[in-house]
Amino acid sequence: MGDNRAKTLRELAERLDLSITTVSRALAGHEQIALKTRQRVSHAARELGYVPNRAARQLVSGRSGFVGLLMPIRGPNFVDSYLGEFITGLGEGLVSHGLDLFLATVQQGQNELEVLRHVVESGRADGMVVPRIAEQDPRLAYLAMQRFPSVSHGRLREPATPHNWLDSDGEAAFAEAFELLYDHGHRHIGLVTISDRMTFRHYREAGLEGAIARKGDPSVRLSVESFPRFDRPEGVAAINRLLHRDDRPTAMIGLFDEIAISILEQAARAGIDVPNDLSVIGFDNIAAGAYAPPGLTTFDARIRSSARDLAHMLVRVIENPADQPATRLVRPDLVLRASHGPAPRRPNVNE
Amino acid sequence: MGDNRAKTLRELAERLDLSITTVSRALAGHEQIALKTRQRVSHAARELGYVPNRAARQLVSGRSGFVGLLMPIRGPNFVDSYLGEFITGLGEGLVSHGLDLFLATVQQGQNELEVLRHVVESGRADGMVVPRIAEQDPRLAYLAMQRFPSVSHGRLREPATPHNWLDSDGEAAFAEAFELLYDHGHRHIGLVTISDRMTFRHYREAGLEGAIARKGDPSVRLSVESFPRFDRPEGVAAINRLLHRDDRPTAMIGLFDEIAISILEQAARAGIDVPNDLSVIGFDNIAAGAYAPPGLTTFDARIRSSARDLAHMLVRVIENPADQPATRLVRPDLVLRASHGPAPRRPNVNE
DNA sequence: TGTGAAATTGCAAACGCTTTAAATTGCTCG
DNA sequence: CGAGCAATTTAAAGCGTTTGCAATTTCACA
Repeated sequence: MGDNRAKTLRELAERLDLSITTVSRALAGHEQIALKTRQRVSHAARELGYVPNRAARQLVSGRSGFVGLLMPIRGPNFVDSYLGEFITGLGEGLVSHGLDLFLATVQQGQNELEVLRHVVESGRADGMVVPRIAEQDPRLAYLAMQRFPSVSHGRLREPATPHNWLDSDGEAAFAEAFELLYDHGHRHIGLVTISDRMTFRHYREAGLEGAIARKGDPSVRLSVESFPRFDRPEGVAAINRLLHRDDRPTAMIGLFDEIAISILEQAARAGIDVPNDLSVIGFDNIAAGAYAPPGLTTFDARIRSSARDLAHMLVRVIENPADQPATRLVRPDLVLRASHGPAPRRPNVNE
Repeated sequence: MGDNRAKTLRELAERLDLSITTVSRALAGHEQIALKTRQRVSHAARELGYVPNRAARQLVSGRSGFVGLLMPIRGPNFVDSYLGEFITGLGEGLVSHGLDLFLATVQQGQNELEVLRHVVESGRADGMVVPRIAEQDPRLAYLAMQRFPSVSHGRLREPATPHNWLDSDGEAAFAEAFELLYDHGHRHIGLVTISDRMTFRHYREAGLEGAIARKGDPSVRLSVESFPRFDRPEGVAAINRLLHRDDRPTAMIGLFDEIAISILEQAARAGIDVPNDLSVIGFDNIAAGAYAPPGLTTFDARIRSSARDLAHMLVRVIENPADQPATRLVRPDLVLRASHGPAPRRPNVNE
């Protein structure tokens, strides 16, 4: 490694006996610079290890080369189970466009919207990825108002302004889950869901309810319990309320895998055999689901490839801000494992 | 939200009828600006929603406000199982210092060192987190040469220059694993390890071998199989070579949980009962280990809190570049689950 | 009311790059 | 051989901050 590296454009220009302007243009590949010069410059740049300063470039171009991901920090025991996959997919999708991903970490108690505002207005990002969409999400309202490039993972139900989103089709998946259970003879379904106003919850619930309505079989019943999303004890309590009813459902659906796995655990504790006494279905296909006995039947939300697509969508928005908003619904794959089966012959009766 | 926001220092200064200099200093809290002025300025800044431009600030201060994490993209099916926790911990540790984390994604086939060089020399980061340390790691050599603030997750064995690192004490953990197994009567231990020259592998192997040597019991045997780290079929083959020996070990240790879980799976396929016929111990404590039957006994590497510490270390290095290199060895916690037990009475003999 | 020192504020340069507008060079052709 | 034009290169401004140094204001005190 030669140690007389060229740190700045000026140094590089001096050694080449050219002006800064010419060198800048040559490196950018402008046609107006003679081909011979362009080659000479880029050769020297490589030779002298020249790397352009990002801050300077950003200051004039207005582009940072970063895409931000809003990431609230949860309590000590909560890590989004698919964060690793999501980030990997985003990174994968961005790297080919020369963009880097950064995490706009939101501390507990800190205002997420305020963090977003700072990121956007300080120019730290050219675009934002907004996960976990809530009804009336103020982050999306802000981004729309600012006309700032963004794509959300998840969608609004009734957006005031159309926005760019990619979402998994929870509606279709939960309808499919019902069909699967119905075909196995289940007529009493339990759903364990959250009480937070996240839109993905709505779609999944609507998918289930819609499928039931469409079936038109009056013998079908749906029992629902819910709990605040990050309150684990309350979640376990909600599960057990369903599990210990006199008319326990023959099948239970967890809004997502963490819930479904908890159902498996609580059922095991209560001596309820899955799948013989109870069928369980989840959503997400997190790694643990494959191992949680007897193996969770669930839907694969394809986080990594969705995140990759999401990155590509965002790049398009950044490059063509005036385009129509793009949307993409990803159909999750049913992953058949061993936690579902035929409904028990007679309705369960505790005691 | 007033819509006549002050986007730049100049706009803010004009409305306050002060010079840019004074406003800048007031916001930075310089004593030399009258307290009354400072209050007036910061009040107006809040009122007008002024957010300083990061690029401009960076250009003059030389600091980006970012910390980078080198992240190679693996093949489509490999996601570091603890990436989510690691990133969460880093974010958590950095946010209180006003730093953001960004991911320097390295595409497959791309040269990691080259990416690092670009990140460092383009000024995109004030410090780097370097995970997965290999023997003679060229990334650390480069960072040392550049005197660029960095902390590695993992350590070199014989560093040419001392470096800042945080590592889990694999040596102690694997010694403890041996003690546990020895106390349960195991005398023939199988180790499934990788063939790559990562230093964590060395420490864990040395911990195991050292404990065996220290025990001084000639009846103890160690059988080792290894495979290239990301070659899953080869990993399964390595496991099965040990599992199907005539003199199968009574206990097997996986270099990390993914391996240990594969051992559980392969043992189950071969009808070998864990823990009655075979004890299995892993390292890392990934989520799936708790569910993989019968529940993996392993060591908790405390990824999240380690990552938080690592962030704090890096912040110190950034702020006091001249300080002595800091190092921190984290003792992993033994997590006792159900995959270990007393050695079977007589040595196993297949067929 | 004038003086000097302390307190407060401002000017201007610099950070490293991109870009507009203008200058220079090289060529073609009458 | 020089006008005219295209090809190539350059000077200079500007992006939004921070900061060394200088200028201005304030105020106690004579």
